[in-house]
Amino acid sequence: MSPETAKSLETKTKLLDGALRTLTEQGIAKTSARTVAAAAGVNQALVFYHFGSLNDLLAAACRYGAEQRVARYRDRFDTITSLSELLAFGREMHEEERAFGHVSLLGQLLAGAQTHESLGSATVAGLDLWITEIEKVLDRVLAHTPFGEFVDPPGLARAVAASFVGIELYEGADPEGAGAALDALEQLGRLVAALDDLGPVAQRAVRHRLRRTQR
Amino acid sequence: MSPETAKSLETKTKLLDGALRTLTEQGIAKTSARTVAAAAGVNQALVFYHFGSLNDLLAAACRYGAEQRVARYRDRFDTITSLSELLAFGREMHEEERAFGHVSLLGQLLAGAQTHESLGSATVAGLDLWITEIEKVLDRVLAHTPFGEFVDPPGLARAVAASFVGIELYEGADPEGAGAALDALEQLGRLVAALDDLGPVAQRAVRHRLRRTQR
DNA sequence: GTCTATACATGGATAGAC
DNA sequence: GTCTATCCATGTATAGAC
Repeated sequence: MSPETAKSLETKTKLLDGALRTLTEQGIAKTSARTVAAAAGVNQALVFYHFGSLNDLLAAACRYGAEQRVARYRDRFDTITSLSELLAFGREMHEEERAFGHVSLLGQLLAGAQTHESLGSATVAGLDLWITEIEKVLDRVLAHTPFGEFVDPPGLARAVAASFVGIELYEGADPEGAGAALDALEQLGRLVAALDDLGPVAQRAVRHRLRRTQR
Repeated sequence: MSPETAKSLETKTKLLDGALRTLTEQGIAKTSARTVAAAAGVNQALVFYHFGSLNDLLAAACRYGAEQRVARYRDRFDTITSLSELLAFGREMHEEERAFGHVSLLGQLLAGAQTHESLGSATVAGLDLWITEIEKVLDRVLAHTPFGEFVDPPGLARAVAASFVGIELYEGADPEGAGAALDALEQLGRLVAALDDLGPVAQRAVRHRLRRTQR
């Protein structure tokens, strides 16, 4: 691919932004080299000149977009030490991302990845940026809870990320339903956070019970 | 639409099955009147004759598919009375559906619904068949737990359904990651089930703590 | 009523202009 | 090196054959 002249970089950036806008606003099914180029305000063939193919552009856009978003929160992620802090931050962050459709974008890409191996791995890479941050926080936060030894942060981080993607896609079709789902999860989170604050006797009882049940 | 002659019905069924196959195997982005008709083994224009448009066919296919799948489990849903039974059944059912891609199909349709209102409502209707069953089970199962009064079954049922859709989409791009996510959730479920079996003293402590925290 | 042949629109990709 | 004009493939929809 070409060395980065200023002109080239400008066009590439326009295309990356156009791709993100088109994916979030129109969905993967309506995302074509033409629609993306139109959103970017450049000639359609530049998709192929600068990125080789539409899918390669989408893959690049995914990395570009995810990196931008995660960078925005990385510092704040590091300051979280308790489950209730995590809940509050999660809600806030989610509202912000939702407004721009950044979460359902990953859903659109996962849907498109069905047929394109390369798009799949790019999306997984983008998701992994989120997962890594979530995992670090879970590690730190869960270590001090009575159930910390029974949960698997890497797996749970993936479950959280994928679940949010599903809920955001769902929101596009049923906003009230998705709202109810998010409220229920938040309620559940508060419930777990409350267990965290149990007295020592009750905590020991819980821990003991769990040890007996987990294989 | 035409009265149901045998011939017409046969073609329609072929198209419905073809639509489901194409959506699961190729994804929404590659689902066109041509690809669906090819999978169905009929002329492409019959999509428009029998269903008016591709989107109307997809909407019909969604209802048709979801009804088929949920009917398969409805009786067994009714026999579940405990959280651990629910977990075991969920895992079993999930394996079965996953094998045929029936869950990620809903994800593909949600992705496509971004631009088509009618497709969105059809997908929500299909999802609602699942949600209704899940909600009934949660109602029954959670009533007897120490935290039953603190969770919202309708919201939780929606969260569960949407989360599985997200995880299945994720599985298409990262099978190991999705496996880890599912394992972590199952572990979490067993953890909650264990709380359900706490002794009366510990249960009272938990319940008391929760009452103080929930607004 | 059912379906096929065909017209028209959109999308992907490249040869060649600047 | 950057971009546009143009070609061919794919997709949607209908007019008319059976």
